[in-house]
Parts: sequence; C-alpha cells; structure tokens
Amino acid sequence: MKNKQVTIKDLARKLRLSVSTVSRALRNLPDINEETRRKVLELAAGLNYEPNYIAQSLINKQTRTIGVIVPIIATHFFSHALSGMNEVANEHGYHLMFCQSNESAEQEAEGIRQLASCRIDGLLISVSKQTQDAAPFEKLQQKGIPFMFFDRDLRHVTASRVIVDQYKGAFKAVEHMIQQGCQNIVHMAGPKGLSVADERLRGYKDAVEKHGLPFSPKHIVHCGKFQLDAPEAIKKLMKLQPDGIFCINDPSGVIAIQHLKTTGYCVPGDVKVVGFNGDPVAEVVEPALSTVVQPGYKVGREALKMLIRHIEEKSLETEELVLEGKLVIRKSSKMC
Amino acid sequence: MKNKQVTIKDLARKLRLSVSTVSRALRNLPDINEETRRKVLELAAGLNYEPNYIAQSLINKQTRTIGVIVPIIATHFFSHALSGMNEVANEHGYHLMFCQSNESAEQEAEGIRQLASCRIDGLLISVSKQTQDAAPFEKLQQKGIPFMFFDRDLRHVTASRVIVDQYKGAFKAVEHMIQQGCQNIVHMAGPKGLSVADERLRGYKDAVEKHGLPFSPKHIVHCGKFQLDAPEAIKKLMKLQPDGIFCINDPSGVIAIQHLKTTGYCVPGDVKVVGFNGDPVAEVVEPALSTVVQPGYKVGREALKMLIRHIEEKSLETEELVLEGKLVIRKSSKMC
DNA sequence: CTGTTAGCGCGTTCAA
DNA sequence: TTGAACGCGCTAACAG
Repeated sequence: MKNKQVTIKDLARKLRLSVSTVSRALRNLPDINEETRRKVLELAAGLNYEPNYIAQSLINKQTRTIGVIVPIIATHFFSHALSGMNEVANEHGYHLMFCQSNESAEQEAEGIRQLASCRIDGLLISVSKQTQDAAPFEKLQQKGIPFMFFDRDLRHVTASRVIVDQYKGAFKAVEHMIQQGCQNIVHMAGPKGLSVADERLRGYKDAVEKHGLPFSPKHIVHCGKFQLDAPEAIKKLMKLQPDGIFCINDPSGVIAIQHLKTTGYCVPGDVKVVGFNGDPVAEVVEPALSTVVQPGYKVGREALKMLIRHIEEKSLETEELVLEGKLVIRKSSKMC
Repeated sequence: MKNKQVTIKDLARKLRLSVSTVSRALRNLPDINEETRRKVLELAAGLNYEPNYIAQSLINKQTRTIGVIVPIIATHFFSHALSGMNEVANEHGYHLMFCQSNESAEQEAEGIRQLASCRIDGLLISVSKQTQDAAPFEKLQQKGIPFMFFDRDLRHVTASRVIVDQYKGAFKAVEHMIQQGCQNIVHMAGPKGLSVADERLRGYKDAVEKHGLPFSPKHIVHCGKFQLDAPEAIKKLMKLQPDGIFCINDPSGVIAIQHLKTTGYCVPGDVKVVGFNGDPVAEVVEPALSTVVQPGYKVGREALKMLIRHIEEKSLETEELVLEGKLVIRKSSKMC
C-alpha cells in the first residue's frame, strides 16, 4: 500500500546515469549536457519525483521552517499577525510551525525548547504576560538560532523586534479624550511588566500630566485576566468619579461600557471610554468604542520579512521596526 | 560563532565507545550495561546533547509533524480549533505546521502540495468555500499521507472527519424561533456547495416545513462574502416582510440587527434574529444575538486526536465524529 | 554487552 | 561532462 516516494536513485537507475549527475540536472547546476538534463527533468516529471527535503535539510543544516510562539492564537491581533506571517512564508518558500504559550512562561519555555530541537531556521515570538526570565532566549543565542520579538517583547533581551508604538497610541488616545472635554481620566491597565501594557500606561500618564489633569496612583488599576478583573477594576475606578476611562484593550472597554450603562451612566455623555486594539467587538458595542487599531497583519508580515532577511544574510545586527497604531474615533468618546 | 550541535559521535569519541552503543544508551534500549548507560546519559546532559530529529526522520520516515490547512485563521472558530490542536499536539509530542487557504481552492491546493512535500505525518483540513475538486486529496491518498477533514468537508471524498451537526443546530435554532412566535422566517444563507452552509440551509428548511410555515425560493438569499453581500441580502429578504431572520453566522446576524434598527424595525419585537457560531460580537450587539455556539476548540482537539490515532495505528478505516452545537438564546429572538 | 557495517536520500568533493 | 566515494546524524542488522 505504501507508495514509496521515487528518489534520485530511481531516476539514475532508469536512465543509467549516476546519482550525482541526476542531482546536478535537477538543481540546474552548470557542467551538464543539455540533453541529459532534459531527459532527467522529463523522467522526474513523469514519475512525479519530489525531492526529499528531510535529506536536504540534513546536509544544508536548514529546514526552511520558522517557529512562531504566540500567547493566545484566538485573539484578533495574534490571529491576524499569523495570517500576515503565513503570506510572507508562502512568498519566500518557508513553512510555519506554531505553538501557543497560553500566557504561561513555563509553556513558553517548553515551546521554545521543542521548536528549537526541531531545527527551525528561526523563531518569532511574542512573550506571555508572565515572561520575565531571559534564560530561554540566551539558550537560543547559544544554539545560534536567530530569533526576534514581535509586538510583546522582553526589553532587556538583545534581539531584533517589530513592535507597535504603544506609547504614542495611548498618548494620542488620551489626548483625544481630553480634547473631547475629559477632565478626569482613569486607566484600566494591563499586567505590570508586560511591555505593551507598560508603554500604554506611560502614554496615558504623560498625556494626563502634560495637560495638567489630576493624577494619583488610584487612577490606575491593573488587570491580569481582564475578563475576570475588569468588573471589579471599574468599580474601583468609578470611585474617583472620572469622566473618562482609558482601557487596556477593547474587550475590557466593552465591559466598561456595559457596566456604566447598567449602573446608570451615559456613555459618552457622563463618561467617555476608549479601548485599544481594533477588535470587532469595538464596532458593535453601543455606543461604538473608540480604539487604537493595531496593525496585526502588518506586524506579522514585517516581522517575518525581517527575520528571513537576517537568516539569509546571516546578519547579526539587531534591528527594530516600530509601526504605528491608528486612533479610530467612534461614539464612545465623542463630545456631545 | 556557530555553536555546532553536539552529536552522538562526539559522545562516543569522548567515552571511547561506539556510536551504536551510545545510541542504544540514549534510547533506553535493553542489552546495555547500566554503568555505561549512566555514563552516556551523564555526559549527554553535561554537553547539552540534543538528538537531531532531522536525521531520525530520514530513517523513521516520520516527522511527528502534522499539517493544518484552514480557510482563514483570523476567525473565532478556526483560531479556537487551532488552539485545541495545539494542545493535543503538545500532549502527544507532535508539531503543527499551518497554512491558510484564504478561501481559495487554488491556494489550498498549493498549500496541500507544499505541506505534503515536507514529509508531514498527516494533514488536517477544513476546505475553502470554493473547493470542489477532489484531485488534491486523491494525490494525498496516493502518496499515502493520512488526512482528515474537520468542520468543513468534501462530502464525496472518502476520509475521516470531525464535524459539527449543522443540520441539527440550524433545526433547533429555527424551531426555537417558531416557538417564540415567528410565522415567516427567512434565511440569509452561505455559499452554495459549502458543506456547512448546505446543512444549515437544510435544517432551516426542514424546520420551517415541519411547522407549516410559508416557504419559497425567495425565502433564501445566498451570500458569498457576507461582509459585502449581507446588506443587500437583507434588503431582498425584508421584501417578504418576515418576522424572523435566520443568519448563516454571527457577523451577518449583527449586520442584520444593525440594518433592521436603522430602518425602523424593532428587534426582537418586529423581527427576531438568530445567528450561528458563537462569535464574541454576538454577545455585544444590542439586542444580544442568539446563536448556535460551535465547539471550535473541541473540534480541533478531537480531530487531531483522531488523526494521531489513525497514524499510530496505521488504521485505514475512516471514522466520523459528529459533535453538537449549543443553542444559546439571547434577547434578539425572545418573545416580548 | 559492544562494535562493525550498511544505509536513509541527498550534496559535495575529486578524479576520470 | 560524468561518476565514484564520502559524509550529514542517526538507526538497524549482525557479528563478536
């Protein structure tokens, strides 16, 4: 039943040639008679010959496979990033091997180990919320496996990265709220230590301070798992009687809006809300949620392009590409 | 700079043993002195030895890698399915290689070709909206590469599959609408020929007929790209003055609700709406959209589990697992 | 218990 | 222009 793959050896036998001649013909190397090449190519096509990439990899020491680790696939941003990577991979003849860390540093380290032992040519990673330890990345460096961060990175690790300017996005968003009349803006923040969350917080704080709005540590509440923590976070934040809530992402923005509505507040009349990401739910909630749209697809594309370039040029320099999110203003933050 | 990986040969040299002895020690085979095994294992750990899976694959003829092809990753259902597969893959020591067809039969065929030439051990696929041709799958069969469908399948291709009972889900949904008082239900359908869309349509039609509700070909409008076609489809359907719209999925259900509201209808008062899938937007839209939640994560898990079983048992029988969606009733379809 | 030999499918010398 | 021989890292068969 098992249909053995035809090998270069089979071709050689049928043509009474040596394997090395066949190999040369197949790879379009010079130093070969046009006539023999034609014959080889013809038979190869006829017999449906396909090179064994495994065998080639064993020699080349390259697999044309890139590993990708994301915290959670089922996310608007990361699924779009993967989609972008998929396209670039196709364009350049690479394959993608993926792994999900489930926001766990442990699973992430295990994923890195697994993928690295597969002899991938490079690794693209967006770290989990927990990740602090640089050790797994140092091991990659020792092994000589090129890797890069995309979106969520570890600041203190020397590596290339493609990120989105979270600081600027947050700053723009908060400044917009101020322009719309907010005088007291609070921030439902993400987990401490996560690069993107820290940057958004920094952007929020700078915008608030630049415009002389009130600020205190109480203006910020951190959420680990926002689906769980958000409701309580909002209650805490509302004690400050804010007229604006800047949320770490869109799902939490949606929760905020829903909570405000059920507790008798008017959005945007009493309180304006802005989220972050560009999730589909932001467009659907009522009032529609203003947000900073992250270019997930583009992040994926650019990250893989950069990594492939580094791999193929054997470049050791680190590079950093910073993209920008786009503030999309909807009803939830408009003056009325 | 390049840190050469330590090989079994290096271990052998340092221990003055033969490579085969080392190999046996490493693999915990019998016929080996406990003392030597200990030494080998110790040195291997000390030198950070890692087996070269490429070389092993060349011999075993197995890569412990599964290919996955999905129409669109950035989708609630498929991203959750991938997530489920990722978990099972980890549990069983497999890797996942993925590829997106972008709903194009051509890209899908190319993806199959690409993955197959990578010497994957098996393939999991959910077909594109366009796919009709069975040829790519026959080639897989010839090559002896086990493959399976999940969710969207090609009915006339003999292969195992893990699917969700779309017929039953649609039937339940429409029957629920009838119970809530609908007398004239129309259907915003998916593309013709797509297995899941056809089944949902069948379920809709049977439920309507069972209860003696009016039905005509005009009660159904097909959408290819629902984001584009939905608005027009709704206009057409509304000419029949329905009091219920059963939508092919949640995004189109959301569009329906929004359209109805802006044209002066009350949902669910005048018209009840039910979607399909369980996308997050369904919970957020107002009124919240009733839907049939598809167990995407479980489909992914079960599909990969089944495929791995088939691979490891070299089973040739085809198997079919049918899961069920769950009707979740929200405001958009409640009697009032 | 251990080592020798052969080979997986292919690429890379080097002679011929 | 072609072919023989060797090696990639590892496993498998057999002999010792």
